[in-house]
Amino acid sequence: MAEEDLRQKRLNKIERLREAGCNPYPERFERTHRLNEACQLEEGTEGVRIAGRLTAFRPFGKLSFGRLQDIHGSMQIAFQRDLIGTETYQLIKKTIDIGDFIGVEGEVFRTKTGELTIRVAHHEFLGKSLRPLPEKWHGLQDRETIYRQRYLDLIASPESRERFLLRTQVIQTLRRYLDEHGFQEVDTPILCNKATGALARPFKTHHNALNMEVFLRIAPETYLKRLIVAGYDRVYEMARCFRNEGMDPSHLQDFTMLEYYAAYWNYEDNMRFTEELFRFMLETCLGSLQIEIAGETIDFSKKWKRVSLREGLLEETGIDVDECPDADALRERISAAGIEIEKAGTLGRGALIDSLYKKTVRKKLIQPTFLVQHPIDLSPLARRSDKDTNLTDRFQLVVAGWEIVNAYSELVDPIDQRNRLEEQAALRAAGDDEAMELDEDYLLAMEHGMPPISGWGMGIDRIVTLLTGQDNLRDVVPFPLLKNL
RNA sequence: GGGGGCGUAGCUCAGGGGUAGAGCAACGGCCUUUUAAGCCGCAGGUCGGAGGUUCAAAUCCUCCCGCCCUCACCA
Repeated sequence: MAEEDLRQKRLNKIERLREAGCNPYPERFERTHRLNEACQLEEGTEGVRIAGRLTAFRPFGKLSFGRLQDIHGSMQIAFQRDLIGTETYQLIKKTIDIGDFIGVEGEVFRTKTGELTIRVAHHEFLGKSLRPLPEKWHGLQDRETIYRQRYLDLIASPESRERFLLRTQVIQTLRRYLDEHGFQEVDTPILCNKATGALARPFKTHHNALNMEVFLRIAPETYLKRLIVAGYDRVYEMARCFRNEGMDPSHLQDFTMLEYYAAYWNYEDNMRFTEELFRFMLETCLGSLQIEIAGETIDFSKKWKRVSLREGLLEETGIDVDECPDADALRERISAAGIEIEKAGTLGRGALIDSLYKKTVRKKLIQPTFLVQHPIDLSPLARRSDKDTNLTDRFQLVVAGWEIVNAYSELVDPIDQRNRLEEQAALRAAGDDEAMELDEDYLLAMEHGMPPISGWGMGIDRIVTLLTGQDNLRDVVPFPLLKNL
């Protein structure tokens, strides 16, 4: 009721403004500067017109200070009774509220405390608010409100503004780097017939006009590779993807993945490119190759470690997967080592290796590490290694125990691909609903011929989470999905 | 889905069986240099919801809703 009371008082102010001939919701306002530009101006500059949300108001009898703010910056404004007249001054004091959008025109001056300020000659209400803002120095603390009403968090928290601006900058920087290295940005379908390109459960929906079941993509991979068939030699997509799996601090169902594909590269070329790309991104966005995460300095400047899945497991668990030629042998070794893996009995050898890795090795990989050479049955779209046909030429970049990048030399042999997808289809038929579907349309494209390719995918939300020192993806996604109230 | 924590004024938080509290914001005043402005005054609550125990419940119990953490599931 108190809030409703407050709202009513503000509605009354709107009426009062209308009676005084002021439109509380005008059509436009001509600015001469943005706030972050205006606060760089010379003292004495006249006719400066700025606009923003009023986030503070400190009235005195004949002089009032306010602050206009937007995502990029803020600037102080001052209303002087003797300049704008008693009537106007009183109307402002009676009708203005913290939270209102205001436009002002005036001269830049310096206050006694030395702050550049606009001395308001004219002002306009640009958007009256009806609701109060969060409290001014603790800001918004309630996680639920932060997520449900992110706009309040962004208004109240400079850290949050910085974090989301950095997200944008990271994405821009990645685009720029790829653009400058001959990649074409493309868009491929989000709604599609088959959910492929990764091992994950998709979201299903229904297409009314075509009366068919469609899926939200889990990865853009097979479409991007079709474009390589078409003659593109380097493509990328900033791809929103959807996976109908569990939700936790490092998994969201709706997330952003950057994928690129480069013809004529292998995964070694791709690792080199990845290091250069990261160096550029970190220097551009952070000005440093070292970042602090949970009290640890992560150093991207040194040569990144390379660890094969086999080496990592051997070191951490003492288990040599090469000595376990099949799932049964490996299962025995795992239980002999006293390690428990859920549903171990139902997993194949590759899946066991993967579970074992996630359970023991991954969280120990703090410094940037290329984890290489994954079992072939976990990588149905990756090229079989020439050196060991049970392995793929694949790498993941792991930082702070989080998988950030996944990449490989792509499988371009249509016959091998068909066999591998048939194996997946068999798993699927046996009840594994994350196994990949046989995708004839993709095989048809492959059979028209593909060059050597190396592809790459990075979780944008994850890298931004790390770079901003957060530990939950939701803190770098403006509006994470929550339950209905 | 299991386990744990949390939910009190618009916001930030106290209070943990005995009359519902503070600061900020709001509202009425004073104030020409504030920036967490200051001072005086005033108002604001179905204590997440529904049951129960009790002479008495924000407080104890049960269920439900929401959020967070964790485990499980999972690129």
